[in-house]
Amino acid sequence: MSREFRRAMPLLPISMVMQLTELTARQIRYYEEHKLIEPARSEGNRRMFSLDDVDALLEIRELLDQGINMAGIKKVFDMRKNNNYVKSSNKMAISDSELRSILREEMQQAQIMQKASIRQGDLSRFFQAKGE
Amino acid sequence: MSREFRRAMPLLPISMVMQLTELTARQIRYYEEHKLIEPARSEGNRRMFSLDDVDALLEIRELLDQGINMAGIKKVFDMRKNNNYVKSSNKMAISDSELRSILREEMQQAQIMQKASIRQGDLSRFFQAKGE
DNA sequence: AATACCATGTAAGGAAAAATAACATATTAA
DNA sequence: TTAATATGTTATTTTTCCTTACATGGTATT
Repeated sequence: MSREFRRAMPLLPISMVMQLTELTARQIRYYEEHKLIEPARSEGNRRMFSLDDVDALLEIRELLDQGINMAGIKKVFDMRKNNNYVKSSNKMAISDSELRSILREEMQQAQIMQKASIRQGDLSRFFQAKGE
Repeated sequence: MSREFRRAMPLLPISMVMQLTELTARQIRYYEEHKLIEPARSEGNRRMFSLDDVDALLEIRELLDQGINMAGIKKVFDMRKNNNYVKSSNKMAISDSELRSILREEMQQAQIMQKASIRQGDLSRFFQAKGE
């Protein structure tokens, strides 16, 4: 519950999401336009993204790479949403698919970290003067 | 290792940190000026904070509440830093103090979440149109 | 081949957020 | 009282982000 919440919390500005996902602002906004993500807005109307949003964007990128178009991706996302609904309605200990979902999540997280650390020229500059 | 890294990653703009910690920008910058935190900088010179930074700020707030001044807090932080060094140098399974440190971290995390969820008028507005 | 659509690039103009710097001030310490 | 701390406030400048509009290379359709 707390963990879910944490991942759903809108914290990141678009600039960070761009770096984490290697997507352009244009792309991110376009995917929002097509309802693949729905980032929150700050008072001043700035998009604020959650880690869940970042996950979704990474997946979008991947699916696009695989030649799937917006409509297809939307379908995939909708299916997953429904699946989640079913899952939570008849709550058992921990289903197979749930486990897989968790694993997938973990892997994406790992992926993010990898991106941020290895692929330099992006986040690297943020680790400059972190002194000492 | 990955978890540490994650918490050290500079992701948040100062506005989010203000909301998470209930500190003013002035305060946050002042603490930085006094080397209690050292947030990274974006290309455009904007401060980018990590979750570790947020933790530190929450602790600073608490210590100030307790009547401790900058110098005192700096001391506390330095002591912890040294302690961490000792800990990692003679690495055993998981020391007592490490466990406590982890627990403290967890509690602070919980504290953040509580802040963000319950104390509305702050983050609440970010959860508006997160539709459906 | 011509046309249309899709995903993205790019540019303009404006608004919001954040930076620095300087001065003000209430409380605490000497 | 005077000095030092921690924070508020204001002004000015940069940086980031927003929306809108138009351009474009690739695919698919006719």
